[in-house]
Amino acid sequence: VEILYVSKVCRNYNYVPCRVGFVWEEEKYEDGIKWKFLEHKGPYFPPEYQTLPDDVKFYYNGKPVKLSLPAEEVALFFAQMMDHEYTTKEVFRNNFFRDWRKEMTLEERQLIMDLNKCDFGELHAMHKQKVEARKNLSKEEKLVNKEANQKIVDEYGCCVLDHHRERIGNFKIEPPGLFRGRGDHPKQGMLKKRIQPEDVIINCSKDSRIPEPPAGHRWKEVRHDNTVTWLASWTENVQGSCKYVMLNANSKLKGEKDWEKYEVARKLKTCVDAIRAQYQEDLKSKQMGTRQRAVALYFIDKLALRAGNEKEEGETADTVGCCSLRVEHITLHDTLDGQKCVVEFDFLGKDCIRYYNKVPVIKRVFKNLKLFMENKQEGDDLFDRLNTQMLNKHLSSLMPGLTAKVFRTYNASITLQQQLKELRNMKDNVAEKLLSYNRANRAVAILCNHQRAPPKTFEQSMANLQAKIDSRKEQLDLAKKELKQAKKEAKGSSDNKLLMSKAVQRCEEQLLKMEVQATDREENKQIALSTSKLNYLDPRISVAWCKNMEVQLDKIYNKTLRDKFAWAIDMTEHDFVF
DNA sequence: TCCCCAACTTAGCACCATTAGG
DNA sequence: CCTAATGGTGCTAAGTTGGGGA
Repeated sequence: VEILYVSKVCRNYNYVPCRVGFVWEEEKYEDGIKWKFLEHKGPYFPPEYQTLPDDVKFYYNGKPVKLSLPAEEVALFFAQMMDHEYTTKEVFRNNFFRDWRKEMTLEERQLIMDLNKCDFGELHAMHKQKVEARKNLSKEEKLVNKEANQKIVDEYGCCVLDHHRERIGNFKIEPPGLFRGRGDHPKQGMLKKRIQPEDVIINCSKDSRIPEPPAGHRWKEVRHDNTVTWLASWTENVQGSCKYVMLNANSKLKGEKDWEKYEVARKLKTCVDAIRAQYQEDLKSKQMGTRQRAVALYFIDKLALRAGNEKEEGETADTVGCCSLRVEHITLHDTLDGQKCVVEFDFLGKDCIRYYNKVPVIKRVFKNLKLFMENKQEGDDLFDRLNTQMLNKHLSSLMPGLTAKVFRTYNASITLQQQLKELRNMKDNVAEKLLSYNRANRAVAILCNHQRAPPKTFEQSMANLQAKIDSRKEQLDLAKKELKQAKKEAKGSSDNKLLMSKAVQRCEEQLLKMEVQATDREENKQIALSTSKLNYLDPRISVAWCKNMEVQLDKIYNKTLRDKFAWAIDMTEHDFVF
């Protein structure tokens, strides 16, 4: 019997799916319970380290040294990264060398004292050769690999959660290697150790088949906690944080959570005016803390800044969000470029992505900022009477479920909806409609500061495209001339002329398509659209747009996104309003 | 009240498979 | 049909949030 997926999501919307077979009525669990039955095979472990072939040698101070297995494995991690800028950085090298020496035998440690005297050349060459060989595999060999991988996915990549077979998101244990933090990370280059089954906690239901640990091993623990969604977890040694094996985004559990997130954001829409009025009022408060909260909220709402938790100094790169802004991150301009009360932001945010923005603000915010900056110096918190807990506590009192990040979701989604409405033109062809969609998406990405490194081949590929446009233009001119000539001289059959005018038309269409593509690509040089599409934009806005504009959904959502947003695709009609 | 941690979402990058175009 | 470019996918780091304990 086919069991259909009818989630709480759908039922809340009185959605009735087309019935193929028996429809399972989901139970609604009491608060905090995530599942009643969970069965899986445990995580998949990376292969054990294989020692180097005899002809590949490591040299210290010009002399070949046969390293012990653990030391050799870590040496290879470094050798594999030698084309990367990381390995030239002082911090990276120092951290690596310190941790590498910990893996050495006493003898090795006494010999190998200086990283600069280490020659990983042969190890590096071997690695490059392996990469090359993998690239040059025949079609058949690649297919064999693909099938082997699929087998692993089938066995370890799926689980049964309640009545559904679900895909797992990350069922593979992270292989050992050198830690690659983002930006100026004080721990970059440290050894990320190999995870053993003895490090792994398994979570599943009591009445399921408990996963077998790999031969000769045992699990750290097997627990049956149905108030959490993870299937396995371990503690990572570099930062000491927990890592989890969790479900794929297309699972029912994740889908419902996602839907809930957007419903909270939609609820904010109904009370955002009142909340804005409230913080405008709070800007005048006698309490310094309240004023700071109001200014922070103004930034979070207007600029979609992140909450900004405090971070432990020296443990991570120096990045900030709203509440953790320091005085050096903003500059106040009474007037700038003809605008009054301009705040210039310049700081590193999540993933060390730079946030740079000059924003005119209302007078009262500007005056408060001046006040907050008085008698402070570089390194001092801008909001010294505020943190994220206080902010979120206040927000949840204004609306149940409201936190700082809801503003990002709300402002992203509402911006997309507004932009799509403004750019809407039914007369556009599909390419132009898609350009409009991307531009709306881009407005959101800019708001949320979702950046990317310009693709390495960007200039070249832009030039290539331009060359193609130019040659197509010439071709079009030629085709037009020929057609004109033929008409003038009344030569050639009418069939032929029809053919010629068709060719002109096709040429024009292709040219337009390429020009639109060039515009889109240029505008998108440093902007990442995917993050907002995946995490901030209520998919129902996009699904409804497609229906209204008569654009195929797969033009804007790939397979992964269509799977993730299956709930939205199912329930959304053309008249959906965020 | 503060602090810390568990649990979960959000993030950019590297690499790979697919596909458009020559 | 082959190659280069591109979009898709996997990976894992880096955030947010809420709750529990000192």
